Amino acid sequence: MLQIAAIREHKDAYATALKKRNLDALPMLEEAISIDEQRRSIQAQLDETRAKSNSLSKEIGMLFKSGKGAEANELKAQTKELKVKEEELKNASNEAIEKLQTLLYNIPNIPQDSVPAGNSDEDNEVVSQHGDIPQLHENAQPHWELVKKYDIIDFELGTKITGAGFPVYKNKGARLQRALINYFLDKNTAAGYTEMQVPHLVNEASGYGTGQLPDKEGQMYHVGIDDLYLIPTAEVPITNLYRGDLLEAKDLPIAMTGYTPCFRREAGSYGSDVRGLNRLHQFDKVEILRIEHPDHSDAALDAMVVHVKNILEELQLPYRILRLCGGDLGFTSTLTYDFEVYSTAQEKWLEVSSVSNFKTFQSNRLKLRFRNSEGKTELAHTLNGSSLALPRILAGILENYQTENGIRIPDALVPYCGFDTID
RNA sequence: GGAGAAGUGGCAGAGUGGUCGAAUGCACUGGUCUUGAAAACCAGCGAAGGUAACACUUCCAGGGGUUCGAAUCCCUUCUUCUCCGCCA
Repeated sequence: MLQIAAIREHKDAYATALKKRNLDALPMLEEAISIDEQRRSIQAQLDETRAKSNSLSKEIGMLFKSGKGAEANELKAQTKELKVKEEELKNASNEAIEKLQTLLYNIPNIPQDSVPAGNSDEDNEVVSQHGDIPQLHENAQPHWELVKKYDIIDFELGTKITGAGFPVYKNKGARLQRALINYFLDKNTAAGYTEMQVPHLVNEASGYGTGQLPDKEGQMYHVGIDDLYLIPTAEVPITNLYRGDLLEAKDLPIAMTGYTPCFRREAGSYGSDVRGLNRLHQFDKVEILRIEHPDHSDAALDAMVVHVKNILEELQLPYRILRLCGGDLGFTSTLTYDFEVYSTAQEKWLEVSSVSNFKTFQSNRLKLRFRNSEGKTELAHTLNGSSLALPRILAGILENYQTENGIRIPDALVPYCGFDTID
C-alpha cells in the first residue's frame, strides 16, 4: 500500500511511472488526495470537539470535588450536544478512512525507472542467458513421462487421496526433493540468511500484512472453522514475523530463509502449462527474505540476483534472467527479476524464481519501521525471492539430465541424494 | 477439553472512576566528573494523526458498552500462566 503522504508529494511522477503498468492512475491518485484532505478536515473538527468535551469533563470533576454539584450538573447538560456532534464526526471520519483505505488497496506499487513498459510476459526484458542447452537423445521425454518411467512421482495417487495438482513423490523422487530442500537451505544459510521454520497456516492479519488479502483471497485455501489460511508462499509467515515492529537501524539488514510447502488454488488454467510439475496446488519452495534500510535495498536486490544465479550455475542448468515489464510486474513490486530454466523436452522456459524489491509497499501495511539516524521512525524496505521453487527445478533437472540409460544427478546434489543416477 | 489467575511503555512493575500517556526501577541517549572506564550525579527518553512550529486528538491485549469523565466498571473475543484431563 502506498503512503498517502508520498502520493501527495509525488502525484505526477507516480502517475507517469504507473503508465508502465498500463494504468491511468492519475484520477485515483487525485481522488485519494482529495479524500485524505476531507479526512483531515473532519479529523480536525473531531479533535476540536473532543478537546472541548475533555475540558468540560475536567471542570465537572473539579466542581464535584469542591462540592458544587449543582453547577456541575449544569455543565453536564452542555456535554450532550457535544456528544452528538462527536458521534457524527466520528462516523464521517470512519467513512473517509474506509474509502481511502479501499482506494489505496487498489493502487499497485510504483515501478522503478529500469522497469520496461509492456503489456504481458512477452514484453519482459531478457537481461542475460546462461549455460548451454543440452542436445538430448532422440527419445527424450518431458518430465511427466520420465517420472512414470522411473516411478518417482505419482500424480494419480495424489488425485486419489486429495485431488489434481497434489503429486506424491516416491523413491528416488522423494529423496531428490528432500536433497534439493537441504541443498538450497545450506546455500542460503552460508550466504548469511538465518533459517526459520514457520507455521504453514496464518491468520487473517498476516494475509493483510503481505497483501494477499483482501483482493487475492481466492488464491489461498481457507480453513473456515478456524479462520486460518494455508500459506501460498513462505513470504507470508516469515515477513509477518516482523509485523508491527519498530527496529533499530543497527538491526538491519535482517536476512531470513525458510522452506515451506506452498498452497495455491490457482483457478483457471489449462493445457500443457499445467501438465506435470508445471503448476500445482501444493509445491515446495525455499524462500529468501530481507528487511533493509532504504538506502541499501537496491544493492540488496542485485545481491539476491547474484545469489540465485550462483545456485543455478552450480546445478548447471541453462537459465535466463528477465526484468519484468510493467504489465507483468506483480502488484506489490517495484522491480522484479524472474529466473527461468530451460525445459529441453518441453522446449520452453519455466519460471523457477522471482526476486523482488517491494520498497515500503509491504512495510506500510505491516507497520514495519526502524529508527533512522535522526531518531525518527521510517518504514523499512522488504525484499524476497525464491531460492528456489522445487517442482520446476525438478522438471528442469529430469529433462535436461536425462540420458538413454537414466537421469544423472547434478554433481552438487549427489552428496545430498546419496546416488548419482535415477534409473 | 475442564477449573482458576492474569494481560499496562524495550523490560520489570505501580496505578481500581476525575488534572494518568500513565509512579518507580532497569535499559537506552546526552552531559558533569575521570588519564580512560566504571560508579555517582544532572537531564532526556513510547507510538500514531495533526501543525510552519506549538496547540490539540488517539492508543494501557482486540472489539463493544456504562458514564459528563474509563488503564480502572460491565459484556465479548484472543493470548499467557497454574492445576486437571487427553495426546505425537
